[in-house]
Amino acid sequence: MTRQRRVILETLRSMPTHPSAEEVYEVVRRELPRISLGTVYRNLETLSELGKIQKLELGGTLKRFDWNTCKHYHIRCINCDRVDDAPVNVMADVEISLDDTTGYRITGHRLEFLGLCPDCLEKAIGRRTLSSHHVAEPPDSAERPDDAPVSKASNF
Amino acid sequence: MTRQRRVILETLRSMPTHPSAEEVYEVVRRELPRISLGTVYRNLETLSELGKIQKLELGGTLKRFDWNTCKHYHIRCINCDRVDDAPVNVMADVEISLDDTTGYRITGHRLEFLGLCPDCLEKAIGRRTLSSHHVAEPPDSAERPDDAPVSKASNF
DNA sequence: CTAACTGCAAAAGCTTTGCTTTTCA
DNA sequence: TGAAAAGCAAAGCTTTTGCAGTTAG
Repeated sequence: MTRQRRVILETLRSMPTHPSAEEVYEVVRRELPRISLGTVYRNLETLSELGKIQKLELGGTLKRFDWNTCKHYHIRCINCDRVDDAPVNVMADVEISLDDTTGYRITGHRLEFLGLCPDCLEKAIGRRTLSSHHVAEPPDSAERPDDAPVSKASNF
Repeated sequence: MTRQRRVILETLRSMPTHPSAEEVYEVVRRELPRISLGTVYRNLETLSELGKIQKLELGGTLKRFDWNTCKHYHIRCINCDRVDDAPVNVMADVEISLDDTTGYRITGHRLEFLGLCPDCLEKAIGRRTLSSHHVAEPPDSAERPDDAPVSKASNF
């Protein structure tokens, strides 16, 4: 447990957001100006393996880190990429039936909610319009697309 | 709708897997040897915006693509990264309560199951051991880690 | 003392983008 | 013929890695 590792852990625990490695680096640097980004990456990885923090693989391009190692879900803004905890109970039984039907041995699941955070929502209402090209979810249609191949009907 | 775009769409629709852009490229190249990877990326993006295919942002580093545009869930092997459809009904009501409690306007959710695919499961059983450093999920403990900060108790 | 770790810089992996030429409608 | 798209290559962004020097226990 080096000084660098300790500061990284304490820094993450002080952050209410779910920061990326770069964001942790920016804050840690205030205390350890000579630390390198590589060290931050290595230690976040190590701390995650030690079970002291949690590495989050949500949508978007960046990996994020969470001092809270308990299982819980997240909610991410499709406009500004902010991430908050989702106050939803963890589903305990959702994995059970999958073992038999798929042949997989299920070990976990990840649930992420998407939406507009309060700030972006307010701005969107103010402007009465919001570009839609940020939305990551597929169209809401439950029917087969007009030109989808008939021979490969979906099970869903 | 250029020849390239048409071939890319048909190729994706012929693939039972959930290929990355690179994998689509490899197959498309058999028909259009002079196509460039950039064109594949651009067209997969365009087709996704047109709602003709779905871009998947699952865990792992690669983005994947799915000809099936209906909402459904996926199951990913933590060992070999293979992705299959998860035969689970889409949860219609899970987003409802979040609007009020979080201030977010929820627009969707993403659920991904993790586990060992049948092939990797068999190999693991054969070897009676499997390295655990591929597992992406946090430890199963529901209790507070021994040295977690008491002042920041989790809600979960 | 030595195994683990740091800082630095280079490289790797995936994706996007600028630019010129080609193609589609 | 003009707008959209292709091909090619370079750049971008995030993350990992090699190495020589440093530190913790």
